[in-house]
Amino acid sequence: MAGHGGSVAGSDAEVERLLDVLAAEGGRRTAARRAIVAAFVATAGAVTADELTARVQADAPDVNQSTVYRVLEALEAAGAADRAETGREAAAWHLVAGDHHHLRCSVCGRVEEVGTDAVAALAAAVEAETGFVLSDHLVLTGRCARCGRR
Amino acid sequence: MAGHGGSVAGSDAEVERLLDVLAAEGGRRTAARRAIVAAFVATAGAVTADELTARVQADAPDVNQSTVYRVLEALEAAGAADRAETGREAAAWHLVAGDHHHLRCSVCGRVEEVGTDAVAALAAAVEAETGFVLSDHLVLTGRCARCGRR
DNA sequence: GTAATTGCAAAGCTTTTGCAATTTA
DNA sequence: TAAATTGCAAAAGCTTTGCAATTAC
Repeated sequence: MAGHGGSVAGSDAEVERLLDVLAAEGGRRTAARRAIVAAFVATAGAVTADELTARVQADAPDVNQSTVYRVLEALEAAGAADRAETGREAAAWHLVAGDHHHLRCSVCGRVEEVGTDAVAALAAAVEAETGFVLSDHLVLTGRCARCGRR
Repeated sequence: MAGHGGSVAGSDAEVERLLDVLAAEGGRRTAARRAIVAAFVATAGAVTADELTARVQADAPDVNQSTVYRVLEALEAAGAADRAETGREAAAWHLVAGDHHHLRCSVCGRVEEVGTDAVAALAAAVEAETGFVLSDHLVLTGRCARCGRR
């Protein structure tokens, strides 16, 4: 494999891009940040801060969880990551990609994905009505097909 | 005023209705539940468990916060109340009314309301696509008009 | 050199839970 | 009397924060 520690082609560039995003706001390129961002990029979908910390520490055991939280917060502030509150459990973090949203069942807790298409019209309506620009990663709550309505 | 402790005309009936809802699931009518439900009904919009506890304790100082949490949970399970996670802060609880949703700005934290009309089409699309029935009280995140997009 | 970043540990906050005592049906 | 409910206190879980040491610029 090219790159360091099992990275995938293309990922390195994405990691650097995100470090650039942080650097653009006065941030610095540190080993910890690179490890965290790399682990984040290597993640398919959403992760909790806890899961991400575990993945980071698999490669870089010295990186502390509080640093993970701080980097996630910095990415969020820069608009590169989204924190999706899921309710009872820890927040789910995504890199901003904008291709799906989440549906969380308030009965069984299961989380499904739904494409952005269904939400696009809503986003337009909300923006027209209120000027509010919806996130690329919403968490919509309700009852899943299995748990039914009541 | 009619009724006990500054209640408003019509509210008493609503309080009893909610106690009925709980009773229908095997619940019992207790003084604590009546105080909590009354305070909840007397609240215009959303409250946190903490705020609700304060209001309850203004009239009934002996009611414990854990009881407030348990009643909210029971109302949620009965479909009479909705817990809306707002992100950093405590969850916002609503009686199910179904006339609006919330928009939370991830930059400034401000929460706006938006009517159900804008969401109705989304709800239909999501249900058609996934069988998922959206909640009557969603919390949609994004950036408000003031904070703009980035 | 200066400001940002980090690790560590501790604190903060909301929410949940165990249990004995009390109350409702 | 049996089951549900309550208060109290403690625990749990996620996230944030103070601070001194380190590191990037």
